[in-house]
Amino acid sequence: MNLVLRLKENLRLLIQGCPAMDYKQYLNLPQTTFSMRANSAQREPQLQTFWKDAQIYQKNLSFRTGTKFILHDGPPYLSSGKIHIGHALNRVLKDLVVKYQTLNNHPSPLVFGYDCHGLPIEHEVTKNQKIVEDPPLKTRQACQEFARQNLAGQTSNFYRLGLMGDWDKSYLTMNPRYEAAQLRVFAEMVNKGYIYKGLKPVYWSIGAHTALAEAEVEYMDRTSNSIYVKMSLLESEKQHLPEVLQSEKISFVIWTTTPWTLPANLGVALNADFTYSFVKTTNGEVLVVADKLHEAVFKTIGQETQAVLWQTQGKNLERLQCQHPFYERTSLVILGNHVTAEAGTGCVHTAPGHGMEDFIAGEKYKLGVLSPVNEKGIFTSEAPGFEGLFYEKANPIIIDLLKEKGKLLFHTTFVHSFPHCWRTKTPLIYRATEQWFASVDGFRQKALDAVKTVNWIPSSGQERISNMIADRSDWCISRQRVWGVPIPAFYHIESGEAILEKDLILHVANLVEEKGSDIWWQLEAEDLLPAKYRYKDYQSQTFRKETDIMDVWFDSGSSHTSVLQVEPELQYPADLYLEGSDQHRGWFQSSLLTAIAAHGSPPYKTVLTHGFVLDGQGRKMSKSLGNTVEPLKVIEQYGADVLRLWVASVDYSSDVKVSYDTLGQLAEIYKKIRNTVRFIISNLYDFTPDKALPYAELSELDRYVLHNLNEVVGQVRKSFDSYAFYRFYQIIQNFCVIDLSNIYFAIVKDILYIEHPDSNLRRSVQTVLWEVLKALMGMITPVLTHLAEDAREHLPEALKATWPESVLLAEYPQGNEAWQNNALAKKWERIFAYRDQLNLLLEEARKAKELGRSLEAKASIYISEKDNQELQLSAYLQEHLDLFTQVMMVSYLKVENAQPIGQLSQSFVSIEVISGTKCERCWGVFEAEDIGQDPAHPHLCNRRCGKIVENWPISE
RNA sequence: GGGCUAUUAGCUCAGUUGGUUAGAGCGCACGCUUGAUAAGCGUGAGGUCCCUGGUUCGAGCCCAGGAUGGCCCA
Repeated sequence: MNLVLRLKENLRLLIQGCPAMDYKQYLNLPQTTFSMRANSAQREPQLQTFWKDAQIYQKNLSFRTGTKFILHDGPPYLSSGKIHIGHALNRVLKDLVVKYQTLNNHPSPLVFGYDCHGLPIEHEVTKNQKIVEDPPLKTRQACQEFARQNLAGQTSNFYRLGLMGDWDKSYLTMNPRYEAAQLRVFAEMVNKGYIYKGLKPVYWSIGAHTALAEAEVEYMDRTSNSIYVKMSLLESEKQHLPEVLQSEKISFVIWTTTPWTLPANLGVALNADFTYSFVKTTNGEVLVVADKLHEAVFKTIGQETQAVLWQTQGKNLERLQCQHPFYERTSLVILGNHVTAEAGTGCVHTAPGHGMEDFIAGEKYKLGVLSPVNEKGIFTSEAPGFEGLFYEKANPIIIDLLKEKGKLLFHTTFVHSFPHCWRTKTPLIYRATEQWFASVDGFRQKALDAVKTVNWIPSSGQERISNMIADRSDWCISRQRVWGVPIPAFYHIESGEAILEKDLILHVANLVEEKGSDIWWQLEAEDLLPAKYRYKDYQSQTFRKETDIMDVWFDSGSSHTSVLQVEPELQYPADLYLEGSDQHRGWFQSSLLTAIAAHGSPPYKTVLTHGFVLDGQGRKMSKSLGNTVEPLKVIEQYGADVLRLWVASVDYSSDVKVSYDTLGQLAEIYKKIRNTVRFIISNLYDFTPDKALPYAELSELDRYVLHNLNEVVGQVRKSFDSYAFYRFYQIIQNFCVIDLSNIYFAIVKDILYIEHPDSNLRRSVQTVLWEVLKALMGMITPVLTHLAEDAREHLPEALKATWPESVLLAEYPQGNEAWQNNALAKKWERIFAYRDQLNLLLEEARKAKELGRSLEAKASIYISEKDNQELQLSAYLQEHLDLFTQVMMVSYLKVENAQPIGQLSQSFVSIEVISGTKCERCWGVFEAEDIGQDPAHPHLCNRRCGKIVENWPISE
């Protein structure tokens, strides 16, 4: 821009009798093509393509010699085509494990999985259809298409995270081979007698003649009855009660809004801890209600209290027998924690066939399940007196009957929110229907024993899953849906007898393996059955197929067989399952139960769980709150590596927080690490491995750095071995910031730039930088894979040649025990303590505007003679004064022993500002006698620069 | 309501078997540098260790109760 100015300057220098020299040419300034900014949006996809094209995953499996490490991927559900931050957390954690294990010579084949079947997809596909009864095959096809679309979306999302695994194949729970293997697991459970048919209440739509799932329920207002009914205690039961009650007529008061369920009443549930009052009314009878509700109930039903004759806790009334209000049978008093004091009387009408809570409470007391209503809502012969009646029509009749029998205390109607069918808009009922169950009792103890042999991380997982397995009831495997794997049972039409046999299932499994599970809906029962059923003893039209499909948890739960035992590169059991803590109830459990039932052993050796992702305030993320963090947005803005660094930075053993603020900070750390790598690469532009100095010839500072490096590598390995990635993050951050950037780089910059390129001083530093670079790139590879690969590609050719084709094919750094030198480290920590003191003084001087750069100062260290150890250090410092001048980053350093002065018995540091001349090359400030003595270089220091420039290699 | 779990600077984490004034990095503020430069260095200010009680000579740590968040059930 200003040639004139430049000419003027040259002229000025000429006049001074001094040639204008651009000393930059005589410096070893850093050179590199490795950019400071990552440009992740473009660069990361390129690197991912490179890994894929170069088949890095396959190569890793082919040459590693150690034992395999099998991480079995839990399949995310294909209800959406976009991954959320929780998916990202999970898959990146898996990736950290798999990459570390592989680099550590334990090849880790990883087959990604996806969960394809199930109600949410079927619901999504059918929710806009007006027609209730769609041909199953048509629905199934739509579901499959929907799942495939989402599969494509999720796969490309996951791919963008830079995960290592088999991108050429995934396991899909809707693959015929998978479904067949799943059926074989089921066959084994059937063979062992663990599968049985039983009754269970489900939401039932009278309008649609079908069971509904929770998601298909709509709540609408409806007018219901509200009745208070007496459940009278049997006379013979009074012997268990105190004297005062012996001559009384005693009834528990129940409240219900569904009179029609009374024919199915089998019990009265109380809360064990509530106090129950036996209240004598002015009518002369005794009514039992929860004490807390006594007043309210009596007010409602219009009874007057004469006296409370007795009070006791619910648990003392367990197993008393009552008379059914209109049938000649008894109802048992049971305890259940679903009994609350929020409404009713504290005594709950219990009909296990018509309520989920009733069913669970009744199970414990073996009340049985009575469900005398058919699929159209008509009473069956199991409800004598109401047979053939539509259930709602029975309500007034039952109320009249209660009145007649003297059991009705009060009746009214009211409007409340009530579940309705999402399609037909009819009110729903709970109705017990036949379902297939896995009898957990059959293998509960085995499962509990197996839990103890598994390594749970964190260890609380063991208790969590143990409690769940110990408490859980039998596993209901049936679902009245079509998008899933069929339960391969047949019914003999004439007898209604269900046929579920191992051989039959295996036969169906083979068909499914060949044609897919659609075959179940495509063929008639006769054609699905093996030949012997068709031609020998049976005639056509003798059998019908089961219409239920399996619970999706059975799908994914059998992956230990469908995947681990099927894919040749995998093996059973897996070394590791790694999922969110919600999977204790889900996949961990369904996998364990099916594996124990089918194979008798747990499917995993170790189970690692992580918490949930919450927003920056620790709140649950939800679209309605608008506090979600979108992984794709994060990747777009900061890159996958920053997201990966976030995963590595948090302690995931409990819930983790994330916000765009946090990610912004992580982006800064990423840059710091990147720049650390960049600084090293740029200062190795003229270095080749053969120029490395042997350890013995390295300066002490350089050896100290190698000592630190060895420690860091050891600690990092330890953190990976224990899955404590956040420790890795802290260690690497501190190493880059403090050990390298703040201290080492700051000091050795001077050597790297200024010393003669071939000098031992400089080669010593470069030798160490090369070691640091190799280790650092290796250590970060599992986490910042893109960064490491990018760095490798920008290494100077001679150095690049020493690396494998990809950082993912390298060995994880081992460290070097020969570098460990604790005595040296201790000594240097003391030296740096002096440097800290010096910094304080320099800062004071800067505040006083006396100096800017530290090279404008002269420092003196006075070592106290009182301290023997410090005296040794003093001798050492004096011996290597040049090195320590550089360490202190001043132009002059003096080290002296000092007599303690008065109170001052400790060593101390002092500085003074040099009034001298700045060397044009090294920028040190020198007193007159130390600079410009060589007439050829009037602006250079005598100590170094003049000589170095004289001997500068001419090739430049 | 039950099972499991978490809570230490604005953020991410340390904090030995209870033992001086609770640490680190980032971020922030101020300054320096301009030969790592959309970089780098230095200094500094930030803490009711969730709360309340208890044990103890002494509690971030041990005990009891509670609050708030989270997962899974009911």
